[in-house]
Amino acid sequence: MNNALSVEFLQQASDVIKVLGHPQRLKIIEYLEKGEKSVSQIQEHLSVSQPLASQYLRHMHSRGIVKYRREGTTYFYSIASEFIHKILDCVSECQQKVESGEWELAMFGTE
Amino acid sequence: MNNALSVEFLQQASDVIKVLGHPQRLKIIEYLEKGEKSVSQIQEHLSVSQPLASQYLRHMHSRGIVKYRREGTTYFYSIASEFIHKILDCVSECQQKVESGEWELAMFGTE
DNA sequence: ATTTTATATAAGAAAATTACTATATATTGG
DNA sequence: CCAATATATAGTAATTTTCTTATATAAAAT
Repeated sequence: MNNALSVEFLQQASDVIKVLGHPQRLKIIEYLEKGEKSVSQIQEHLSVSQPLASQYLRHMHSRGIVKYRREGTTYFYSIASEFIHKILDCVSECQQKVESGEWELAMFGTE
Repeated sequence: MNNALSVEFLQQASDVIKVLGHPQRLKIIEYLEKGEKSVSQIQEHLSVSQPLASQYLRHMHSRGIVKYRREGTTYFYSIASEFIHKILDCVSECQQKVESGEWELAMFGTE
């Protein structure tokens, strides 16, 4: 439980975590948890332009977070890494704790 | 397990996750898991300047991630949020999976 | 072949983050 | 009161991220 993180893993982990530290990208990941989705589906789900959706996906793909399968002109994206599933589960659990009142998210003081 | 994240929580979660998507800040959190630490301890642990360490901490404090206790001129910081403990546990578990060879972190393709 | 559809890529402007230098504050010891 | 210590804060330059607009590619349909 309390294994120290190696410097290398810590660097790599923060690189991946960083990708999720963005509401739209986190929303994509959450959406993809339901199964693979095409770019246009993702685009609609987020209400963003096509190039921006595509850019998010390329960004995440370059980091091994998502993968795709091509069918004609359609690209179906899905989650590529167990790591991501795990973190999303964790975030989801946290939301439940907060919703149930077990935890509070006192994380929004004034800067 | 598959409760949809609310838009609000998703925004808040990504704000917090973002803070951890930074090697030095993640390293601070990991360090604080061992117990409260003074600014100078943290500063030494990271090998950064005093103002930078202080800035990291202020940054995390403003987001409810860490809290402090003061004793004379010394400030002892510690983790303030269960959310953070949980995510760090998750990251730590992931490292173990990777180290044991159960998972690979295929998360570093060339951009 | 031409048009349409679905998506990728490129280039740049705007915004945000990061880290540095300098300075301020507040407590303790003499 | 004065100096030393521990930390905070301000201001700013450099870098990175984000988003937009314009264009390219590739398969499918006509």
